[in-house]
Amino acid sequence: MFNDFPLTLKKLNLKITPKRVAILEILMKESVFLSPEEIWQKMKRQFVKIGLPTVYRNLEELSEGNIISKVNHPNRQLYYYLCHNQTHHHHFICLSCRKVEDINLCGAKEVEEEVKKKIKGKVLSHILQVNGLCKHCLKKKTHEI
Amino acid sequence: MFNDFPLTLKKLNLKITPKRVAILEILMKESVFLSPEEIWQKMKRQFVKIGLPTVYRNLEELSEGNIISKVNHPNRQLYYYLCHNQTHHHHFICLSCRKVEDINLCGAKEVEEEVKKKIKGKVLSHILQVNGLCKHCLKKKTHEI
DNA sequence: TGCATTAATAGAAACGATTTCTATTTAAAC
DNA sequence: GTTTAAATAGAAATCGTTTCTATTAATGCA
Repeated sequence: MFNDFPLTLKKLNLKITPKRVAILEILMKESVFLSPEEIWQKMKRQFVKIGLPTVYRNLEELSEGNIISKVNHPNRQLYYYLCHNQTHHHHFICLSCRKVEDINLCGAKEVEEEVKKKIKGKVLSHILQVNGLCKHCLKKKTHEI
Repeated sequence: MFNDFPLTLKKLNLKITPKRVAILEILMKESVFLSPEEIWQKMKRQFVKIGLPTVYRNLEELSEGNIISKVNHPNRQLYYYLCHNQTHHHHFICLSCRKVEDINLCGAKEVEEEVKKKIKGKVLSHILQVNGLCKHCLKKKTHEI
């Protein structure tokens, strides 16, 4: 899937524009989550004309299409990352270096079961995210967050 | 605990001001999450002089002290609620009527175990929240979110 | 290949939730 | 009471994010 960005975009009924592809390429290379502003800075190296709203818009569209994921950051700003793992799972994010690591465990099935049984409601989405410091950042003397 | 707000505030080393108590009383009465603005509107009924920044500041302090909880809302705005249940658990939030219901199940222990084992990092916090429609809102023809 | 259609974009501008700032007031300790 | 440090009001600023409009580009089809 992630070796063919044009196909990925086509499936989402999004036109294949150089900028969309570039955003995916940028996120593909990173093992850390990035802010729209940071992605924009990287885009400016490749494109003479590139607006920040374009970056915001595309990130939102790609996120809607479940190609990329949003981070729930304590500072409440937007961050995105592209996760190669296509099976359902969740993430550990390092608040210091921003590395995203998979958590191949999800109590979500049980939770959805419980929600259906007890709450009798409909689940639209769920968040399971662990925030902390990765092993490398843990070794450092100071942990800037 | 929640029958003695002054004591609760004292434990957090926060001065017992009428406005802090009022914020807790307002949240105590509600079964739904509220925005700072909404809480401010309710405060204005009781106080002639009451600034929105005061509401924001106090909500943040109370949240820091784990007396109240933040909602991770898809619209990325701030919402708070006071949960009576003191044991560790998580929540189902109805995106339509904003009702908060307890989920007495948390895969967090397993998750923390996995994080420690595999990721060897330090967990600072975690989010487990289920978003959806409660049984009452599910019955309605239209679901305004 | 060229044309028509529709989506995507740039750039400027607006937006608005949240935070900051400073002078004033208030809680609490003694 | 007096003192001290925290809390507050009110105005203002901040700044991440979104909206708006004219222009450009991608796509589908002749």
